[in-house]
Parts: sequence; structure tokens; C-alpha cells
Amino acid sequence: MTVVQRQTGQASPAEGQGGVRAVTRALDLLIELSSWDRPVGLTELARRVDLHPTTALRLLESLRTRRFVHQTADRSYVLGSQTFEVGSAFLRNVSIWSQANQLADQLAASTGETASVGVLDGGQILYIAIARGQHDVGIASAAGTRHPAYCTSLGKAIMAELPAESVAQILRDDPPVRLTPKTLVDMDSLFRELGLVRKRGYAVDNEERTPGVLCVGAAIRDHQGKPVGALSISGPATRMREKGIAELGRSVATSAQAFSA
Amino acid sequence: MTVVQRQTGQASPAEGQGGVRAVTRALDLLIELSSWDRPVGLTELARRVDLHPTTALRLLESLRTRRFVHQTADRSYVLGSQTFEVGSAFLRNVSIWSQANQLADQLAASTGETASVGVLDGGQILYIAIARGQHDVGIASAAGTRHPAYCTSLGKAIMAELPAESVAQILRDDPPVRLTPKTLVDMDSLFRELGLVRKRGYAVDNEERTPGVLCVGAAIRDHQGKPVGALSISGPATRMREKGIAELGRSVATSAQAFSA
DNA sequence: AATGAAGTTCCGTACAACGCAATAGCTGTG
DNA sequence: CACAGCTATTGCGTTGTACGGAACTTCATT
Repeated sequence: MTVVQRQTGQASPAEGQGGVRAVTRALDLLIELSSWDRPVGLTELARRVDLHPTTALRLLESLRTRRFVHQTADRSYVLGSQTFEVGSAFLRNVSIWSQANQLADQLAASTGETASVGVLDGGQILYIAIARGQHDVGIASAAGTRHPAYCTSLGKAIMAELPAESVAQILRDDPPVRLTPKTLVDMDSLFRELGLVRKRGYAVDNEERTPGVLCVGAAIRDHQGKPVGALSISGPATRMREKGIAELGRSVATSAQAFSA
Repeated sequence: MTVVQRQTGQASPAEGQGGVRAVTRALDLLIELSSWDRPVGLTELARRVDLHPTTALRLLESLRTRRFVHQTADRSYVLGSQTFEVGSAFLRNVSIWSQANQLADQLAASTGETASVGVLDGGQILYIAIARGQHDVGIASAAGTRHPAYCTSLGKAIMAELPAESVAQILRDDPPVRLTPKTLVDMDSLFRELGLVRKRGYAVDNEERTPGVLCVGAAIRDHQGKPVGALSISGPATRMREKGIAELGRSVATSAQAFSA
């Protein structure tokens, strides 16, 4: 099915409201491009974001002059280095960033499992540092990716420290969806779970996001006690259970606590 | 002096040629914002990029809907998490990224000095990983920043492996400027220097970019022998000389070589 | 209260961004 | 080798839209 572009089109009232259409389109191109791991041709890229190739060409031209995209020898497009420069600047403003990698490395070394550090960003967990464990099986999320808060140990650890109203807001913005048979989707179960997290001092994602993967996380607090991020380890559910969830939980909680100070 | 904005204005013929004005302006806002380490108000930001506040507001609105910027409670602007997500995607496509941090960490641990990994990007060195040494004195560049190739050990190490024509192109695009009394600015000196780098197997930035700072670097090659990046250590010139430039050079070259394989 | 600065909304206009169509390059195929 | 099919690029006329000015609202400072 090919949707024909109409200049007057626009339609979708909820989408592009407010801003400048050309800019929104250009950003969509940039985001689309970032999901590719190899160069993409103009037409292909334009089709993905439902733009006329001519329009996409001009938008990409702007992105190119500012080095947000780069054109390869065969005229295909890849992300440009400016994206990394700006992204790095974002990280510098995340309070826990400077030590996030160290923290993840330490925990990965001491547990042998993959360790992650993330922050809460608009109802979702944004991973900012990953350290792969010895027996890594490639189940960890990459730095820079995001996942819903309600089905990750990081998210639950942070939400457990927030006022109920904030949590409700988060869950309203990003309503839980059943990703695995074990995903907690109703508010009651989730709030009960958060109570448990507070009591234990650590959160568990028991195959709630990915079948077979179990994560244990704890919140990192600032000097005022407010949660600024969280720390977790993840691994195959069977191996994690062998090692003992409670023990891993204490380990993560201890690391997070030490780091908070 | 306040420059009044005229819609017809535009003027500067070399600047915005080709692309879409609104997009270029929005990207300039984003880049400007990335140079701040605290929230900026609309008017302040608009003034910096020489835009009418109304115009900036709408452009920022687009950036906000796509989460490239975020508005704080007091309506000031900071970078949004999308910048980091896209920037991370850029890194994933840099071949040496996945191991760059490890490599830097190792070298920093073994030498005690700050280690950096960078790639050549449009005539400049883009730093993609930094590991601070034990006695760090805060002279290293942050990841995500860039510096000219001709006055860094990373840049010289990479250029030494490139065909003369490519080097000439790089130097033409980004003509050398005297940053310190020791900076090499003329083509002849630079090409002679690159010959020396090839012979020794490592490059030295002897206070050519920052007075008092000395760096030693070596290129990282892919399986075909082409340089894909470089590795360096940096420290106060006096201490580096005490440790012995030649020895440090061999150390860096060995690490880079081992990693290339 | 008055002043000033910053943020936001509204609006008419001009022009810049748009989509179309046509051209040019490239690849593979009958 | 011509031809068809695809992609990238250029030129162009139209109109929709991005623009800046002015007015209004907050909010902070005097």
C-alpha cells in the first residue's frame, strides 16, 4: 500500500501539532536513520518516514551541513558525528554519568553478570552504562536504548522511591502492556510489587520483559535521598536463581547504597 | 548591538545554502544548547543563534515533541534524551567502539596516565573513549569532543598511515593554526613529522596543542591495515618526559598493535 | 504599585518549503 | 545493446506555512 503524499495532507491532528513541520520531519528522518546499522539510500529513508524523496533530500541537506548525517561515497546516508557530540553533552548533564561506567564495571566484575545503570526519563528507563559480565549471553540492552519502567528492575527500583502520584502519572503516560506471561499489567499488582521492593531494598524483574531473563536492581539516591537512577544485574533466569536472588539483591542494593553516599 | 531579524534577511550566502532554513536553524539551536551545562531560557538561547524568540519557540517545540530537548519546570531548556539515543546509535556504527573503552581502561591502568581513543572525522579527531589515569590532572578532552588532527598525537598517528593526498586534503580543509609556540603549522614540517611517526611507530604531541601537555599516540588498524582510529596517553609534559617518551611510545604502539589484530 | 524582562498567543503577509515533473545516472535483464 | 526499472537530483510554479511584529500575560525586581 502506497500512501500518496499531499502537500495539504498533514491530517493527523495529534502528531505534528505545535512545532514547525519541516523540523519535525527532519528529526523523524534522523531518528529513523539511527535505527539502521548500515547506510540507507534517500528513497528508502524517505519511504520509511512517508516523505517525498525531494523533500527528504532537502531536509537531509540541512542535517548534513550541520554534520548530523553523513553521506557515504555511494550517496547513502549514515548518522554524522554531531549526533554523538550532542549526545555526549546530554550525558555530561546527567548527574550520575561520570561514575556510572565505573559502578557498572565493578558490579559486573564482582558478580560475573551483566550490570546496567539507567535513569528514569519520561516514564521509561534510559540505559546510560552497560558492563558485560564474564559469561555474557547478549541479553543486555545497549546504552542509549530505553525500556518501559514497569517491567524492568531498574524502573521498579526507582518507582518504589517515588510518591504514589508520580508513579500513577508514569503508568498513565505509558500504560503497561503484557510482554511476557509474567508481566505485571494491572495497577494493583504493580503497587503491591513496589511496596515489596521498598521492604526488601531491591527490585526483581522475574522474566517480566523477556522470557528467560531475570534482573535484580536497586535505586541510586542523591544526597537528599531522591532517586536519580538505578543499578541492576541481569542474566539467564536459571543461573540467577542458582546464585540466589536474595543474595544478588543484597549485593546490588549494597553497591547502589555505597554509591549514593 | 542588536541585529534586527528580517524574514528576507538570510544574507550570508555561504551559510545556509541548499537545505531547509527552519531545519538548519533548529539544529543550530540544538548545537548551541549542547554547549550549556545548565538550563537556558528561550530568549537567551534565541539571542545566541540570532533568532526571534517567537521563531525559536516554534523550532524548540518541534525539538521537544521529538524529545531532542526537554523543558524544565521553570520553562528553561536542556538537551533531551533523544540526543543521547541517537548519539549512541552513531557510536554503535563506529567499528572500534565496542572495545574502545576497554582498551583505554587497560592503557590507563598500565601507565597511570589518561588514555584516549579517537577516530578521524572530517579532518578532526573525535574522542570516543577516555579513561582517566591515577594522577589525573584534568587535562584530557571529554568523549564527544573534537580537536584538529594536526596538533594531536591521535591525529598525527592516523595521518601517518594515510596516503599523502588524503593528508593534504585534511590539512587544506582545516588549515593549521598556531595554538602554542610549538605547534607545527607549515606543510613541510608536518609531512616531515609524519615520516618520523611512520619510522618510530608512534606519534608525539609535544605541547603542540596545549602548553605543558604531552601526548603519545599510535594508530589502530583494521584487518586490511587501514587506520580506523588511534590510541593515546596524555599527561603533564614534565612527568611524561621523566617516564621516557620512547618507552611510553612503545607501550602505546604495542597496545594499538595488539588491538588491531 | 510600577517597571522591566521573559514567555506566549494571535495574526496577516511574503516567501520558502513543498510536490510534481522531467532529467540524469545506474543496474540488471531480456 | 537497447530497454526497463530504480534511484538521485534539478527546476519550477503554487500555496500553504513559517515568519516577525505586536499585544498580552506572567513573574521578578525596584
